[in-house]
Amino acid sequence: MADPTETPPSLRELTTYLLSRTGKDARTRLAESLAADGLRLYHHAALAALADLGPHTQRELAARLRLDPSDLAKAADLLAARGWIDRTRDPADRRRLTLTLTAAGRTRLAGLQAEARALQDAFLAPLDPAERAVLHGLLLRLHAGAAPQ
Amino acid sequence: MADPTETPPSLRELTTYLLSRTGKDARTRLAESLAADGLRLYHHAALAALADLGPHTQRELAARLRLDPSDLAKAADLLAARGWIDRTRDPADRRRLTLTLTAAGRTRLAGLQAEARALQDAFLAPLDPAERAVLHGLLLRLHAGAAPQ
DNA sequence: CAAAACAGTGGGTTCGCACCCACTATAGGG
DNA sequence: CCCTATAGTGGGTGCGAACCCACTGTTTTG
Repeated sequence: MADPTETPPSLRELTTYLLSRTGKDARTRLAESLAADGLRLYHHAALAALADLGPHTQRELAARLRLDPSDLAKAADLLAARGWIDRTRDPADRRRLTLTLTAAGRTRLAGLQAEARALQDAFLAPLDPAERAVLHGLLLRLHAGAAPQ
Repeated sequence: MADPTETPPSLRELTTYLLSRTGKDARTRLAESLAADGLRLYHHAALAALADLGPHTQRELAARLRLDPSDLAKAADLLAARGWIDRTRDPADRRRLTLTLTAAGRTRLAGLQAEARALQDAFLAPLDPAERAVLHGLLLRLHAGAAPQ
């Protein structure tokens, strides 16, 4: 009855292994859903940051998303081309471009969030709502602890 | 007091986002520790599978680790070169190579497990032992639910 | 015993991610 | 003003993951 794809017990015992594996699965599913529209995870993240925290310059947004400023510029190209953000030259410092979410961007973000939630519901299906809340809380603390670098 | 690297709240609300991000952090740390010895995560996984579940043919091991058989062949090259596995031609079916852990391989695996546990202790530092156990249990169930594909 | 199937392997490709540099336009300090 | 620093950008690089094909040797099947 040995499942030929069973994970070796000594790996299953490592919480970090499970975290890495389930996290990768989750990431892959999110990425696939976005890829259908030619988007990457950081496009979603960029829209979310602009919606939650207001306009950013490109450098600010790059720092927040831990992206290279050069890579963020390319991402912003796409978001602007789709009409989801405005890129306006800061009159006070004409080197800076201020990125602002448009109404269309807000709408698209709502759609992306809905897709992400639907995927999440499927992914977390083995857990009941209380367990999901516990998991979320624990991950939040790990996230806060690990993020500082 | 707005932290310029704070994660946007609407992403922090997504459990799958947190899972993906913390999982990636955990994976990166494990990978870096292995890289110091020229190893990848799948080398550790291969040794663990052979230790826990006994000898495998290359195809069996590739299926278990969800690796391409061609890639597993390259990984097995390295493990054999370091003396951690034996590759013996199966006399009953001379197409097959049976991979078996050597004593040296078992020793190396013990070292890798110890390193992984040490990293894990650091990574899970924000959680107390009871919380770690809860997290582990929840992830195990997600892992079991997600693995079937 | 010929044909089809299969194990392993060498040599690729593609893709996403993370960098990095050179260059421009602009700002700001002495 | 000149000099240095900074914002954005175009065009790269290197790496690892994942995949894929062609080929050899071996087994199985009709």
